[in-house]
Amino acid sequence: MTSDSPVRVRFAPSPTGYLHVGGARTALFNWLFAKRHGGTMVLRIEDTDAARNTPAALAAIFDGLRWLGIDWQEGPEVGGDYGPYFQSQRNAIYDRYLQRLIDSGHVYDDQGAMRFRSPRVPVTVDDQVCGSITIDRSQEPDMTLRRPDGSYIFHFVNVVDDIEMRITHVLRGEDHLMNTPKHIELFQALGATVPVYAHIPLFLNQDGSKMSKRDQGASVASYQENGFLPAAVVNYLCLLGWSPKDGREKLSINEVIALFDWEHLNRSPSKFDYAKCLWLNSQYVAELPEAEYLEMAQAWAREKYPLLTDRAGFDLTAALQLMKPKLKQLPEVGEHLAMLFDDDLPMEEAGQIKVQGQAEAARNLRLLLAHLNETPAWTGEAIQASINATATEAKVKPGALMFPLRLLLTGATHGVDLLPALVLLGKSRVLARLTHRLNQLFS
RNA sequence: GACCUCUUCGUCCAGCGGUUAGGACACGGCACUUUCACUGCUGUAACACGGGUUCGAUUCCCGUAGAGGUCGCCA
Repeated sequence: MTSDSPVRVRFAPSPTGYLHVGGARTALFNWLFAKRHGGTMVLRIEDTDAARNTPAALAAIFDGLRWLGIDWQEGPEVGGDYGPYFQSQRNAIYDRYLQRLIDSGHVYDDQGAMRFRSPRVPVTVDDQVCGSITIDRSQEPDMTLRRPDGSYIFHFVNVVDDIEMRITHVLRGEDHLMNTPKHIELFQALGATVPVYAHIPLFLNQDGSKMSKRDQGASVASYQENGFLPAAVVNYLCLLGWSPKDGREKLSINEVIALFDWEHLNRSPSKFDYAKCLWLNSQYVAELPEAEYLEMAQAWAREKYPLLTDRAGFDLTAALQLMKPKLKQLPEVGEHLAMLFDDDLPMEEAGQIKVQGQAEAARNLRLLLAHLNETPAWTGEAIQASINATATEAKVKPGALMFPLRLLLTGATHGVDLLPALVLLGKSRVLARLTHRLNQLFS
């Protein structure tokens, strides 16, 4: 087909809402294909519907793509030889192409609108993902190219721009599959080479419904806001609808580029699995280099737990390092900090019930408190020794003391490694907190 | 309604005529951790249904059902 010409692909969003993960995935696959083949990625803004366009939506597209690391070699803010890259600025070009169609007799006037006279012969779409599809066009109404007010319709400008911008491969959502015969008719009427098409299946929610703005994980911005790492989101998006032959799941972007092909694109729609995306994110968080992690975690700590600045002498760095292996998402540092920092955090109810139900719990905890009070040096080893001594005296396993201790200390049933947390908090605070919550629990 | 696409564990993907149908997430168990988690091991769990073709179908063909998409002077 066009195997000898350089690959040129495009992502052509409309700035009418937010950047949907589905759109981002489409952009990503185009970008991957371009990278894989040393081609060019074009960003084209399809803003022909003046009434629906917003500057905020445009910004969301730029921000979202950049955050994910998807760049473009031609388009807004970077320029290129085939601009302008906003359709709203390309009317002269469209006028010229329309005139060509008028001259060749493909267009007629219908109450001021310009309509394309369909050849009404079957059109075959040779799709790289969906296969060869032949559509009967004989009953289809003629498409409108230009409204009476002079503004142009999507199908026409989309095709004109793909011709003008020398697009060789069109990779887009399956919602465009049935538009493709119309587009092919236009390419042919204009005497242009039809690009290679690949239509990728859409994303659905877990329940099979269409993903819309309110749904969890639907907008790219929501990942930014929730502290996801872009590399993790990109990795997850790559795996939805595509997979490498060897079944690996955690792949760097460069590994994906090296392997990406559309023979391995999936044909069926996939349901978005937020839990798996989260899991992948936790893998990336765990691998974050220390300095990078601390910088990000500190920012999230300030954002999610502003009270933090109130206490002097609190070793924030040590605390953040302690919680790193527990995090699925960076903003969770807020909850962990609350457990460490807040003396009056209400205890989890389930934990309270469990501890209150344990035989001798109050006695054992008072014993532990006494031992901790006598701990000479406040080190992990010494604290451990105190716990062991308590266990021996109370005739229980040391491990049995840990859950109640955790609850009294942090108010939670799970969290960071306990001994380092005790050390971090300091003896007097630990004792005060244990005493206080012990009284709350058994009064 | 018409047309198009799709249909393997709950979910995401492997599989492309002969497999004990594989991996990952989630879930359960065990081990490790004197706790929480991580990790390792392990368990439950799937070829939508009905016909063909074939010595043999999850895999090929035809139906049915279900899901999604498209039928604009939206993009």
